[in-house]
Amino acid sequence: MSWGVMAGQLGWGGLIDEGWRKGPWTSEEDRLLIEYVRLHGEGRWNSVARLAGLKRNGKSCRLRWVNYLRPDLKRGQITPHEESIIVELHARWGNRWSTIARSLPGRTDNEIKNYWRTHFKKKAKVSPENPDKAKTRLLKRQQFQQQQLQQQQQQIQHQQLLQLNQLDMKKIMSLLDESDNKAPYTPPMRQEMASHAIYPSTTEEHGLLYNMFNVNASVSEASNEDILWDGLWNLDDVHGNFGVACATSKASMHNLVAPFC
DNA sequence: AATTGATTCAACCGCCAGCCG
DNA sequence: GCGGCTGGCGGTTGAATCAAT
Repeated sequence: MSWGVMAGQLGWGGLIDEGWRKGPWTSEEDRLLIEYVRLHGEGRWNSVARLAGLKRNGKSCRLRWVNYLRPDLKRGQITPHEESIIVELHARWGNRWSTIARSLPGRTDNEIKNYWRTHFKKKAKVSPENPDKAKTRLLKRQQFQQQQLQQQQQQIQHQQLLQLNQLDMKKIMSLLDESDNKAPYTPPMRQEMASHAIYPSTTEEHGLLYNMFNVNASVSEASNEDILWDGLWNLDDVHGNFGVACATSKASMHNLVAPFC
């Protein structure tokens, strides 16, 4: 029985500890938290209870937002490409999940941590006398989840395309570093933009595009880390579908850039 | 159809670092 | 410098779900 159901049946609204509710979040609590963030932005989580009328402590609110409610979160299975990045970054940083998560836009540290524990810690424990059985089961599960992922991705891409023309460039810019973005586009940049039919018109749009190219270029120049970052910039969303990449939410943009700051 | 074991993931806990008065 | 507050992080737990028997 879920906490929500239990709470409903018992009429006590979930566990109460020193005035704070615990356990699974209800849709109403989610709505209040989303509204709070919309009005006040992220941060000052301990004010949420007072300002949003939630009986949750700040930590709980922050966690719920970061791990579940943030609009830029990716849903669905970790892709093989993301998996390879996780493996690579874990080898480099160990259990620094938040650091690893910053390199995977839309993924949370909690998600990556869970993924690592279930997929890699347990892989090592696959019983030697019956590895085929486990493999078959894993394959079946992955096929099923892959199907679901594809459906979700199609939906997301559709939504992103719809949002393309509604981008709030000023907000995105405020999340990006204050770098000099007034320099003219280089020939490769022009070529890339032309190939994807991207024609920025406002100063802000020019700034955003220039930042994106700069980030990419600076990565290419980091010769000693090329192998590591190559994985990131081969992501389909960035090279294969630049238009869609442009349409990712502002938080995604920030995540994309954060590792290189 | 029922049971059991395995897996997933949301949520909590404790600790730590940074900030501020 | 000190103590309290806050936010962030990594580890852990346990309910829900899935797959096998």
